[in-house]
Amino acid sequence: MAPPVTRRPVGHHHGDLRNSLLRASLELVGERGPHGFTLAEASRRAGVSVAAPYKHFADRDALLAELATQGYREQRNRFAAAVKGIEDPADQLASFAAAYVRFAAEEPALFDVTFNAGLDRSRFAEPAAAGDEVARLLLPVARQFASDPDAAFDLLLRIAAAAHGLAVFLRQGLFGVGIAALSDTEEKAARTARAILRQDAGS
Amino acid sequence: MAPPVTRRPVGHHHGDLRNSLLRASLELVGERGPHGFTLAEASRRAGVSVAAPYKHFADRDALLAELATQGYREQRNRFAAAVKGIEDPADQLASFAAAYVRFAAEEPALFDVTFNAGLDRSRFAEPAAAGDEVARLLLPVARQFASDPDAAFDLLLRIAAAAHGLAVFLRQGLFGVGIAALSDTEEKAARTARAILRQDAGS
DNA sequence: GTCTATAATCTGATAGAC
DNA sequence: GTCTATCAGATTATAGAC
Repeated sequence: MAPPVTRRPVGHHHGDLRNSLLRASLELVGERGPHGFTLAEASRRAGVSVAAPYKHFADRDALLAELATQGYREQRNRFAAAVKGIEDPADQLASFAAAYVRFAAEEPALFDVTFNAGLDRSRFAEPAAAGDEVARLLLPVARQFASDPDAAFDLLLRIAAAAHGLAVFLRQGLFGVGIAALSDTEEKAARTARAILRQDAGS
Repeated sequence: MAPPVTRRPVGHHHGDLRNSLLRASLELVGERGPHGFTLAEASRRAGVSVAAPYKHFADRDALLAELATQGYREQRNRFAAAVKGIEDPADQLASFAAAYVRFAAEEPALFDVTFNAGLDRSRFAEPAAAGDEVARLLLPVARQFASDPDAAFDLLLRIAAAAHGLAVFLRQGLFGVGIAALSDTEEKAARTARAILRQDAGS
């Protein structure tokens, strides 16, 4: 006789549908971008009906907002780790720039969803708040090169923008930048960060 | 008696539907992004049926590819104008960086479609070719700072990436960068370009 | 070249059964 | 909490009339 199989009731989920949906959605965003993401396809991949997600998320955008929040938190964790244990603030910011590129390359879906989801800011405050925490982490480092908070902001913005642009170019294979060129692109980001810092120090 | 009105036959177009469609599509891309663009809505805005575009474009992506090509050509024109008449190559590249930000701010739809349309490269070669011409325009300028072509490419890539990141942040109002901050952002891009050049000159 | 009409899909979201 | 069933709407693309 076959042993009694504890079979999950057909048509029911294993109990963590919320997280399963988030995982499936992230995978989907990675393949098609935030705008190509559909709740129906995410449901299919999670193995549930298209109605099931509505017990866990108000609607499609609410799920995307949750992913965006996760994206910013992952950024903060990665960038915190990137600067931790480094003494020289210039080295810290160079490490941050490299980590920015690495984040985009290793978590393309989270990267996309944080800056390309087109969420209504008045409706979803949580992603923006999580994004602010990323800035809050790094501004004190930039502050060591700047005479006032505005200058620190300018510095951090330019370093992050340079890393962002390189990350986008890398992701799109633009200008001959292949996907195998991750470490090259990290190095370019770090080097550009130092160039920006040197200019400020010397002016 | 009412004067004879030269009435266009109902259901027919004025004869330049192709361009009308491109214009309407560009407007639409500006509002919703390349992924939010639909041929049906573009047809509606051009005042024709949803079947009409298929006499002018093979499909939706073919129209987007045409817009992307236009975008790169507009870039080339703008950047050519930005460096023209300037002698110092450092000034030229700083002017290019500012023009890059201006292009993104003034032609957001063209900007989006060039790097965010997600077109199949193996199917559409024309946009990529038009993009290469942008690089061809600027590489000789960068070459004046670099000892070899690879170094020139690295330089141009980093300057363009910094401008790109700043343009994206500006468009999204990220990090408190408001839409009114165009000239500020242009200046940041130009300043970052000079920082990158100085580093190379001094190393 | 443009239309009407249609096919075939896909989507977001809801109601009610279990 | 999940399902089935369903609605209303949208899209791409084609066929055939004019």
